Amino acid sequence: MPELPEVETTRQGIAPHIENKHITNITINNGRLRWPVPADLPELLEGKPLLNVSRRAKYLLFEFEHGTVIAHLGMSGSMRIVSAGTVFKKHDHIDWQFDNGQCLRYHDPRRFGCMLWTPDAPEQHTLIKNLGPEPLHDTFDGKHLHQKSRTRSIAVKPFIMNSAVVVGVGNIYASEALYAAGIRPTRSAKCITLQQYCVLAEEIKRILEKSIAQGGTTLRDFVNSDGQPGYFAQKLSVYGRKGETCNACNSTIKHIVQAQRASYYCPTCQTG
DNA sequence: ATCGCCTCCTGCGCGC
DNA sequence: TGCGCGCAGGAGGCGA
Repeated sequence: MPELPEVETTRQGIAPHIENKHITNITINNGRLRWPVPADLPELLEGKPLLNVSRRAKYLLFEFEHGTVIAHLGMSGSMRIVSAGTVFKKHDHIDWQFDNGQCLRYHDPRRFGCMLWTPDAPEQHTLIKNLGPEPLHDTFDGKHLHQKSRTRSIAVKPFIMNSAVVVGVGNIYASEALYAAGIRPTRSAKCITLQQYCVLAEEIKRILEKSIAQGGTTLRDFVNSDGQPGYFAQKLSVYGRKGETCNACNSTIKHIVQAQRASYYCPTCQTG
């Protein structure tokens, strides 16, 4: 499920229910995630107020006065607010119960996600410290991509998906942004011009912002229904459209595999 | 430093 | 209806 817009939608959906509330109880139903959930998480957090929920890349950061929980949703993870006492279903891993009767529930069938604790500043954590800029921040632009790519022979699509280059560009939006910028995903990163990277950076920002705004429209449902965000309602130009026709030129959308990930592009519109 | 490949895991849709 | 197969929105870690 989660690309950056889904993670941000999750953050916006859960934060108002749990920020500045005290944790009364933590239940680790199944702590086997990508890395084991620390067994002492209950004693670390019970009785403590959750100060803030923030986000860095696709990591959700739950800030307490004595440290931070770093959580990732992996490929299939989700977090929702449920009422205290809601029975666990399959793949519900962890509950944080708060003193207002709300409960933050972590669900992850494939268990590629994580929930870790650090007593230090989260930006110093090994998972965080080498990350590139946030795509929606002013420090990310075409100049940045151009400068980072000069020695890189790798194809531009896996290049922009590398979190050391820029965070939050997942497999779907990498294909979508390259389509919008008219750039072939197989083109070597160092061969893309500054001008092309400026267009690409702007398209990455535009697509992520639009997607976050759409996620926001499902925010109300997010809390009380089955937790399905508006992912599938989004209009995608190329992703998953192998064999279908390009909206702009009627050419047939191509599907290839790059770095073990599916890529989609229009052979006519993406010649840059 | 850079790159390609492998891995973790479950669920689903497809073809037979 | 059942089964086997391939594929899935992430990303750390490895060897070369």
